[in-house]
Amino acid sequence: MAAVAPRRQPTLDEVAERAGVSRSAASRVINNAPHVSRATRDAVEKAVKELGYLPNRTARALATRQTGIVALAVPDDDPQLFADPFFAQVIVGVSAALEDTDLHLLLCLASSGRGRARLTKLLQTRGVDGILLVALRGDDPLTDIVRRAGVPAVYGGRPLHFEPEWYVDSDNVGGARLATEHLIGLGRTRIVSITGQMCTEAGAARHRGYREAMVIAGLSPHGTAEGDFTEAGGAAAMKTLLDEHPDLDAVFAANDNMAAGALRVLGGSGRSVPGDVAVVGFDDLGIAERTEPPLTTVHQSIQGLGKEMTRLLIGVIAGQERSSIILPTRLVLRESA
Amino acid sequence: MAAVAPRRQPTLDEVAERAGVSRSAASRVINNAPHVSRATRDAVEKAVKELGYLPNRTARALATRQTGIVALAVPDDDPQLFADPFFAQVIVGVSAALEDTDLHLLLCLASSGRGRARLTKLLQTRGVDGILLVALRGDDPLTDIVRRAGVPAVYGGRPLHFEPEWYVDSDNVGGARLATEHLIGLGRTRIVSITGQMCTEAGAARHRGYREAMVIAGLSPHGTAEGDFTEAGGAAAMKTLLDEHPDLDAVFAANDNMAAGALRVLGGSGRSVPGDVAVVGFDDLGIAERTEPPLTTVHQSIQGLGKEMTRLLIGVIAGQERSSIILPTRLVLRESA
DNA sequence: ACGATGGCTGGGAGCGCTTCCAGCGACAGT
DNA sequence: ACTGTCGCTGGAAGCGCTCCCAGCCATCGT
Repeated sequence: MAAVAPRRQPTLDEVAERAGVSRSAASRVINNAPHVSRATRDAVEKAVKELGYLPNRTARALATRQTGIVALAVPDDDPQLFADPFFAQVIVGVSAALEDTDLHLLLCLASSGRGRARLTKLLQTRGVDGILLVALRGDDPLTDIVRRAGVPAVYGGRPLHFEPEWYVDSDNVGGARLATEHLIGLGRTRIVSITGQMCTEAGAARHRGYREAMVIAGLSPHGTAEGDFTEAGGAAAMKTLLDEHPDLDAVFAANDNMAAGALRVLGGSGRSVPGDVAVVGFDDLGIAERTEPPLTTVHQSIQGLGKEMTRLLIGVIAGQERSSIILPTRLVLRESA
Repeated sequence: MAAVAPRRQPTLDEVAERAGVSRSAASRVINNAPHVSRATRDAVEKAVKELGYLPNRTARALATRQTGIVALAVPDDDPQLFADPFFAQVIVGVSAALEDTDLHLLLCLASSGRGRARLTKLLQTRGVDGILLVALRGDDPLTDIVRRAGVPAVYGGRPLHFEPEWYVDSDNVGGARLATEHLIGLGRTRIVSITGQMCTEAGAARHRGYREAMVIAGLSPHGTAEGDFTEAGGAAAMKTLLDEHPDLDAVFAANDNMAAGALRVLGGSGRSVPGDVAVVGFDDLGIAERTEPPLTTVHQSIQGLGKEMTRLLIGVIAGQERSSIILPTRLVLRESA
């Protein structure tokens, strides 16, 4: 069994003394900087091992002005919303990217005024090296707070009406086109669109992709209803569309939740899927496999999003010249279309 | 509009100089320590405001030997498992408790060897003031790592075969008794139990509660099958029990997932719930409301768990004499029993 | 033989804060 | 007048690290 935790961690000075070298020399070895002789290196390494030395994070942070911590700010602390698997996926992605670095992840639930104040203070007191922001609405106060603090920031998804210097986003337009083209390829022509909130970038972009695909194919958009990315919203939108365009033969829903709602309503109206109406969704975050029938949808990797955001942020912190990233999406064929 | 972020944050020295006092005096004002005259206080506060001074977190941490950060270690980074709403709830609870402190939350996904190594290093390099551990199996290596590091630690739920110095746990035994007593009160006598893994404390405790209630009522346990806390496991256990005890009239499942599986199997076997068989679950984490019929279950507050763990940890870090906590559970009546 | 190079070294000055402590004047008690 | 208290003060020594820089010795070219 290893020794019990020492009361006090040894310091670099102690290591240096034991190794019979100066503190600077010891430091050089620890950081394996150049200009260290073989003998010095060996002596220091021996002392380190014997003492069980590990550099104090805080002291190093003070000297280097780098905390080794990146924050992930989540604009919602409503348990329901944070419980969305989306965030868990982002976190897993971020963690994966952090895995082979010395950086750690600080999680900030910052929706309430209180939470935001805490975050502001954290940034201004140089508590973190950079920050990751996801799922922001265009007018979220976080945008401003972060800009003011002058801390490197990477956005996941673009807020509407604001193009951050660095962001990672899924190819929403491309994905929506893919979905719509698939429906067109199936021979459908009376394709309607259930959109997300048009006041979000994703909502707007996915609808744009749908329209582009229609126009390119020489079709005119057959009908559109705005949902809110929830299943209930999707169901309501589907009802409206069914009233206005009873002849519709396909629907593109801007996410899977809404597609699930649409599926339910279509079933209720006696239409078969994909027989009478083909349906495709967007996201592929689990529910798509559990609908009846399973949903053909556009897959975007949220873990990938988190991972790329983190890599980008690390680059930015390191002062590298980096540019934003658009992540590809792909169509996943199941039974609904 | 407010000024742009200053290139460099002002330091305490600058504040002191501007206020015409010594750095110690300024520090005393900032930390509102005693022995500060009215004049000094005013002068410093004025300077602070004018300069927009905020103390540097890292420097303070080095001087006080307190990082102002607590870690939450999650033993699973499998996206599927971390996506469990359980963790989101814990995080929300923890965040709530942290809200009116100066502490921040560091999230560590520490299941892989790599993740564990990172955590070990974080603890040993004095990167955090304390750590919160949830959902540990008895033999999880984290237990050891944490003990060795000698960092204040609070457990959420007790690992089997190991009673941590500080933990917060739901009253699993009490909750299971409540559930079972309810079934008994309904006049059921042939009550079976679907357990979770008996190698977890929660699994064992909930089964114990069931048995105690049966014994107290003068009934003998009518049958037991071990599940694994998943819906599929619950379904399998239910099948087994139906084979062995076709006359059963009630089932206590150690969590809602398994209860949902049991419900499905019971429906498939032509039995009505709660008519032929009454079912009660445990957890009340969302699914319970969405089963058919909605599930009567034992409610435990996971947010409350996170909150209490955090409060306890803060106390322990502050050096207070604190003891572990058992959180009450309560029965939520829906339609399945 | 000479200076020029160049790897290695330790001293020391930070990083920005807290906190101990000696010292100060003012004021009360004798 | 002298001592003792007491509230307040600034100097200075940390906290544990990084990193610049002047200085040292060998080696090299001429």
